Amino acid sequence: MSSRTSQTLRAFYDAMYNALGPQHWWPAQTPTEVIIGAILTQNTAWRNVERAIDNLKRAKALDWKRLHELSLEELAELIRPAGTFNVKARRLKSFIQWFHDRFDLDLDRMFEMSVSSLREGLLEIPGIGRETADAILLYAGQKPSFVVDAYTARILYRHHLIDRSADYDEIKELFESNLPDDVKLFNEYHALLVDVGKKHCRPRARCEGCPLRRFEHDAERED
DNA sequence: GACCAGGCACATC
DNA sequence: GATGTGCATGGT
Repeated sequence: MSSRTSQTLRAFYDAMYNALGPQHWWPAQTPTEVIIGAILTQNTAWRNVERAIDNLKRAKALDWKRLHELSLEELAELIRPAGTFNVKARRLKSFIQWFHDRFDLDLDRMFEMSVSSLREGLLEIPGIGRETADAILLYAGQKPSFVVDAYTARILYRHHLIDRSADYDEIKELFESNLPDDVKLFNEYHALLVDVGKKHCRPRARCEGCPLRRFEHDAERED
């Protein structure tokens, strides 16, 4: 745990955290909101997810039993502002059905499972991919499951910590095997990478002001 | 009007 | 197994 990679990953974290501070991702929200948000935010700006969640709140549908009762069409209409609403209504429904059948809509029961078997279970649900599964585990279940996304891959690639062919699980493993199993750390780390990625590590690089600028990198490297 | 956003499934090669 | 495409709203 004191390899060069571990030290680098820790140094990245410290640099980002010192520059940007805590990100407060899903701070005061209930696990229910987090799970729904994790599905709704797929390829979608967070602002639009909030609108959809507000609709659910106003319809008093932010509740697993009510969600289970809603028709696919009613659900789709409520989450419309989040975009791709027909797809996401199906995905929410497939999660709810699974959650109902396996855990009787009881979050505590679901999160009693081991991280690895719960992750496997979530990945069997159509509409829950690796990033969404990890976001549910980490941000709703407070489990130490590192969340990887496109920004994470691009930042690590440009800093020569991974090669172009690295896939999701490989990148996830890089973090998990080189950092302590710390939920708070994983939570902030992913959120910080997203912020840095958005501001500084888009396809057209703008490294000015980037907290990771002082580390060796190649800003022109496209993925 | 193009491009993007806290992805995923499915088709095709 | 790699690559391309549809899904769809709202902000810049």
